[in-house]
This record gives sequence, C-alpha cells and structure tokens, in this order.
Amino acid sequence: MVETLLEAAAQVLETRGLEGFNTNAVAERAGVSIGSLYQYFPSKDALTIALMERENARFYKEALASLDHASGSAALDHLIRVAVWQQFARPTLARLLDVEESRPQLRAALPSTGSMRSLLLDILAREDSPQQADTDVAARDVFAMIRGLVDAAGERGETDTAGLTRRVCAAVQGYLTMMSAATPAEEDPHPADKREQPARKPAPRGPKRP
Amino acid sequence: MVETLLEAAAQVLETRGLEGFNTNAVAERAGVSIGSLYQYFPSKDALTIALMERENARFYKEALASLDHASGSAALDHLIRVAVWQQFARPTLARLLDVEESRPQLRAALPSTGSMRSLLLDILAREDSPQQADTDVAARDVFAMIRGLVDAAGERGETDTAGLTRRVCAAVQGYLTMMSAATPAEEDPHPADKREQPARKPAPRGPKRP
Amino acid sequence: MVETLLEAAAQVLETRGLEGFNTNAVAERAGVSIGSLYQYFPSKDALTIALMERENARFYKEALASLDHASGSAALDHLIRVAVWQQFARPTLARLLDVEESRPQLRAALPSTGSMRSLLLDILAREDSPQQADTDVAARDVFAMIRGLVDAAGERGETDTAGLTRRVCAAVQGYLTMMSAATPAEEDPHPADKREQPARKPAPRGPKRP
Amino acid sequence: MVETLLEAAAQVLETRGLEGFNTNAVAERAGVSIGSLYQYFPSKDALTIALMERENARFYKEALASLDHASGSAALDHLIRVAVWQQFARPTLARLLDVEESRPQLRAALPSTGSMRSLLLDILAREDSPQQADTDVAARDVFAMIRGLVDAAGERGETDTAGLTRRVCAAVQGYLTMMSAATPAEEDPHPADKREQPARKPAPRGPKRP
DNA sequence: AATGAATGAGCCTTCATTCAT
DNA sequence: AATGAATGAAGGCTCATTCAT
Repeated sequence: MVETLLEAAAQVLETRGLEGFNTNAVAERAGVSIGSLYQYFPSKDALTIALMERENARFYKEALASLDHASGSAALDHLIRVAVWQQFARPTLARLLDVEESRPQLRAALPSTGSMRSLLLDILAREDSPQQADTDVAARDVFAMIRGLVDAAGERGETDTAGLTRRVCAAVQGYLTMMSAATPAEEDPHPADKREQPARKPAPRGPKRP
Repeated sequence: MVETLLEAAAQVLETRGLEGFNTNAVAERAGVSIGSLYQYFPSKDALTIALMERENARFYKEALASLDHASGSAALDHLIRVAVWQQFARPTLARLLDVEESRPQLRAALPSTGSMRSLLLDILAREDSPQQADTDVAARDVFAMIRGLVDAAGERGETDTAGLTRRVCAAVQGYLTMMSAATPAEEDPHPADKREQPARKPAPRGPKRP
Repeated sequence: MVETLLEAAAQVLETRGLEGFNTNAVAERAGVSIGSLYQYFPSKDALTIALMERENARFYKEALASLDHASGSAALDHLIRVAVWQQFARPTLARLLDVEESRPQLRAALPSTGSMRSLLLDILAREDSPQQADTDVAARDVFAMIRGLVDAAGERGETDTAGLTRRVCAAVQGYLTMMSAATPAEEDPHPADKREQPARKPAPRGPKRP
Repeated sequence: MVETLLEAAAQVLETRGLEGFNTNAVAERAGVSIGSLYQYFPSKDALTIALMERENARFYKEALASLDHASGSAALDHLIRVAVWQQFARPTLARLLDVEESRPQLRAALPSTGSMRSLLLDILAREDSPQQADTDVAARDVFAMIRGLVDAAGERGETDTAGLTRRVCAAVQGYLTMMSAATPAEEDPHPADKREQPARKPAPRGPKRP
C-alpha cells in the first residue's frame, strides 16, 4: 500500500506537476480513499519525504557499486552514469522532487546520509582523484553541476542519454581538473598568476600533475 | 508603486518562500491594499513575471558589458562574475524565481530574448573560445551548470563570492575545454591523445596522474 | 454629462450584460473618470434608476399620443405599437432593465406614475373598450403579456417588428375579449357554464355585447 | 445532501434575491460547510442549473399528464393550470430562475428537452386546436405570455390562483383564436369578416360593440 | 483498516465607493 | 469639477486534514 501510494504520488507529480500535486489526486490515482492515505502518511509532507527517500534509495543502491571500482575516475564515471540514468528514468519527477527538496520543512526532515554526496566525498578523497583543496565543497559542487545539467536536460525533454552522460562527465572532470590545477598553491604567497591562467586559456593540460 | 510591489513580492518570496508567496502577503508587505496590487498587475502570474523580468533586466544590463571584452575567455569570465554576483545579491529570490520559471504558464509569457543564454551563445561562437560541436547545447549546459552551482551555493548560505566565482569559472572552462577537446579538434594545436578518449568513453584516464 | 453616462450605461448593459455592468466599465465607456460618475450619480443604483427613467420617459412621450385616438381599440393599438417599437429599438437593454427593475431596492425608488400602466388604465376604462371586471388587473395583465412577449422575442433575436406587433395585438385583444366575455356575470350564481365555454371553444363571439 | 443544498439555494434565492445568492449563503442556509457544497456541485452555475432542472422536472412531471386529455383545449387548460400552480408554489423562485436562465452560460448547459415548450408544441399541433400558421412561434408566444403573466402576478404577491388561472387561460385562448382567425382560415367554418382585420390591422373592431 | 463525507482556513480576484490632489 | 489611485468587503473556489461509520 505504501508503495502504491508512493507510485501514485510520483505519477501525479509527473502528469500534473507541482500545482496538481495534492493528496486527493494521489489517493484517487492510487485507487484508495484519502482516509487510507492518511493512515500511512501523517501528512502531505510525510508523503513527499517518503517519495524522495524512495527515489534516493533507488539511486543509492545502484550508486554504491561505484565504490567497487579501483580507480577514482572509474568510480566517478560510474556514479555520474548512474546519476544521469536515474534522472533520465523519470526526468520530471526528479526535477520536481529537487524543487520540493528546497523547502526548509522538507530539508529538515530529510536524512542527509546515504546520499550521493557521501559517495562523492568518498570518491574525491581517493588518492588517484584530482586532489581538491576542499573535498566537501568539491562534492557539493559536483553534485550541483550534475543536478543542474540533468534537470535542465529533463526540463527541455532531452532524450539522448549517452550524449548527456558524456557532457556531464566532461563538466565534472573539467571542474575537478581545473580546481585541482588551481589549488595546489593554497598557501602560495603569489596566487595571482596561477589564478589567472585557467581563465585566460582554459588549461587543457591542467588535470595532470607533472 | 510598481516598484514597491515588486520589491514586496521579492521580499515575501525570500522570507516566506514559494508557499507563503500570495497576493495578500505581497500587498500587506508593500503596505498597500490588495486592490491596489490588482490595479497594477492583472494577476498573480503577471506580478511574478514582472518580478522575473526586473531581476533579469538587472542582470542583463550588467552582463551586456561582457561582450565588450576582446577575448572570449575574458567575456565569459565577466559573464560568470555577473551571474554569480547577481545570484548572490539575493540568492533565495533568484533560486525561487528559477523554480517558478519552470511553470509552463509563466514560461509562455516570458520573453526568451535578452537572456543570459543569448549572451552565452554570442561568446561561445567567438573564434578564440574553445570550439564546440554544438554551440547551442554548450550554451544551455553552461547556463545550467552556473545556475546549478550558484543556486546550490545560495541554498546553503554561502557568502564567499570570490571563491564561488572561481569555482564556477573552473567548472565552465573545464567543461568547455573538455568538450572542445572531445570534438575532432578544430584548432587545438595539440589535440594530443588523451583528450579524445574522455569524450567518447567518459575519461577513464583524463584526471588521473600517470 | 448625465446623458453621456446614461448612454454609456445603456451600451455597457447591451454589450456586456448584467454581469459586465459595473461602474468602472460605464465610466470608461463614457470616457470620463469613475470619480465623475459619482459626481452625478450617488451610487450605481441611482445610475440604473436614472437609466430606467430615461428609457421610460422616451417611451412615455410616444405613448401619450395614443390617448389622442378617438376609439379605445385604436388607442390600444397605438400603445402596443409604441411598446413593441420601443422594446425593439434596444431589445437587450429593455430586457435587462426589466430584470433589474424587479430588484426591490430599485422598485422602491422608481416612480410608479407616468408609466405605461397608467395609460393602459386610461384606455381600458373607456366605454368602447371591452369592459373588464377589474380594469386595474386587466391593465397589469396586458402590460405583463406585452412585456413577456416582446422580451422573449428580443431574447431570441427576433427582428420582424411587424409580425411581432401583430401577434402582440392578437394576444392583448384576445385577452380583453375573453375576459370581457367571461366577466359580465360576476354575480352570476352559475358561473360554471360561462367559464367553460371560453376553454372549450375560444369564444370568437364573446367580445361584443348584444 | 444534494436535496438539502438545492432547497437551501431555493430559499436563499427567495429570501435574499439574485444579489444575495452566493455559495457561502447557500452553504450556511443548508447548515453545511462551503466545502460540502463544492463536493456536490463543481461550481455555482452547476448548482443553479441543478436547481432549474429540479424545478423544471417537478413541473414537467405534472404537465405531462396534460397530454392525456382528448381535446386540445382541455390539454392546454391542464398545462396552464399546472404552469400557474407551479409558478405560484414558489413565485419568487420561479421568477428569479427565469432571469438566471437568460444568462448564456446557463442556457448552454440547460437541456432544451422536457420543457414546457415541447409540450405546448405537441398540443398546438393537434387537429382540434386553433390552427396556427407557425406552431413553433405560437408555442413560444404562449409560453412567453404565460411566463409574463404569472411572473408579474408572483412579483406583486397575488394569491388568487383560480383567478390568475382564468386570466391566463383567457389570454392564451384569446391569442390562439385571434392568430388562428388571422391566418387564411383553414378550418374555421365562419371565417367571417371581422376576424381577418385584426391580424392585418390589429383589430380596430374585434373587441368593440356594434 | 478502510472509507469518504465534511470541514474551514485561506487563496485569488472583483468592484462599489472614497478622497486627496 | 474632474481625476483616478486606493480601499477592502465579499465572493468563488481549493485542498489538507479529520472523524464517524
């Protein structure tokens, strides 16, 4: 029943959007009474949160496997592929849940563990990944980029998963490379020159450390 | 009065979020009656759209100057700086307007010209920018990345504008470089070996160290 | 100015109906400010009443001439012709004003003199008209019939004035004849037989007194 | 509940008139919440239409029996009696519904079948009814006369049903007779001289005494 | 457990009327 | 006198939530 309701909620969100997402519609779509819905979820927010968790778990399960890769880049690659795939499986749903997720009330109730970011942190911390000055920030940024790119793609109805995956990989690796190149000099007393370069001539060679 | 109402709308959006954004609240915050609001905006949507246009115009005015730069990278740099600055001026507002913008009804009424994307297209088409296979897609992607990164930063209350600007630049340039390298290298004097792979087969090697 | 406003009110009523009949629309149509409207009419009702009086006066002026006819039937004929003509000049307006007229607040403020009914009373009281048991009731009934017939015609967009006039005359004369035939026997102890006739065979001969 | 709401709507219409007829008032009068009203009627118009249909059905049920009469005049008599009785049962309600019925939006949603006019058409088409040149027009006219007479009676608070019925019968029969006489007398054994005139030149002579 | 009728706060919008300029 | 911006009561309608059955 819980599953029925969650799937109904997902479908309502997909077909009627945020505006049409109300408990009556969900119950109707699920083919149960509104009373039953409230027997399983104490409030609309609880339902929304449960849906987010379901989608997140679905993703996390696949994404966990990325840790099995030996190399950091392969792991990252895997993670991106899963993220894109997941967002593409139900693009509208993913995007709308992202929007809902920004509501303070929901954020508060949402577990911050088991998320993509924790995996990212793990991968970025590996020795063979482009070293970042602040892994935490990098993880957040990478996550934000992926989400931004894939949501935008979903929003305009893109269907070429392979192409999108390639672009997202490019973005992530580009970012990590550039940041890696820029940051070794954290305590560098003359950051001026280093900072400029990437901007002027987008450092095709940066990624590697000599 | 129009300005008063728009500012009130902005503040309501910032302080009460999308849920608390209703015409009564806006009128109250503006210190005018609800009737007055409707004398200047025929509907709530019209008010929202006007607010979007105001924010966009504010940004566009600054962003236009980016075209004055001789080099593509400097122009891009400028554009990013403006985008970050704009989103940082009122992070919550910018983010919530982005969300609203995805509502079909609003999109339809929104002018597609004068947007950041048109500027991006212009800049990316320059000879000295990393050549892209599909400038249109690149413009969209860059836009999506910037939005994703800056919204996320705003969402978690980041305040270090300089740092964020640096990271966004890194992401954008990284993306463009990677994508440029991936296409049958048009002007790159050193298309090298490694640049090719990441594109076709998302970079198992790129970021790694030898 | 008063005239301008009244005509504007009439036109708004005609083009937008009862629902679209509001003071702002009237002022706009008149090309004056809403403030000016309220300088000449203390309230919307006052405006409506003034419009009714204008339309009624317009009609009454023409209808008065009917009293000049020597014979009652000619007078009645004239009156009907004027009534039909008047209602046909602006069918929608006439009908909507009739509707408004039924509002108690308006009725109270409306002068009952100078109306069609007073003329009717006058005519029906003549010796050569079919004698009615209760002239007052007859006048009301005739008025009600005319209004009912002409409003219905106006409502469905009839344009054949001549035909309608003929039918209204038939109705009025038929009614008066029948009532006249039925009523001489007001104190008749056996009204049974008399009452039946008209019903069974609509008394073509009743009208006249032998 | 539907019945409760319809009755409440009827009472609000009767006691507060068209102006006071709003959904909140209806719900309050029915002793239910506004939400309940909207659970049974999707809109105010739907409620109004349902009320019209209820009143019409109430009338139609009784009126149908008029077709059982052998003679056309008896049938017509019956129909008129029912119409008068119905309008008298709730004069204000009947009149206000008539007014509402003229709103295009309601007309469109109202079934045109099962109405008084269809019965009238049936009766007027009978052989023993006064033959009409255009039965359709006659039916409309008769309907309009009845409505006009009875509404006016209701409006001024008349209570003498019997008297009103008699007068309405007189009007209808008078009309039909006159109109029948006016057309190239189809079956009238005594088309006579006088019958012709009234139609062509509205009856200067008919009602008069020699 | 399931149902779904009932609730009512709250939202968007209209429009008659006022009043400072 | 004329203007029209400002007012705010009121109306139609939605939807999260409750509760008796």
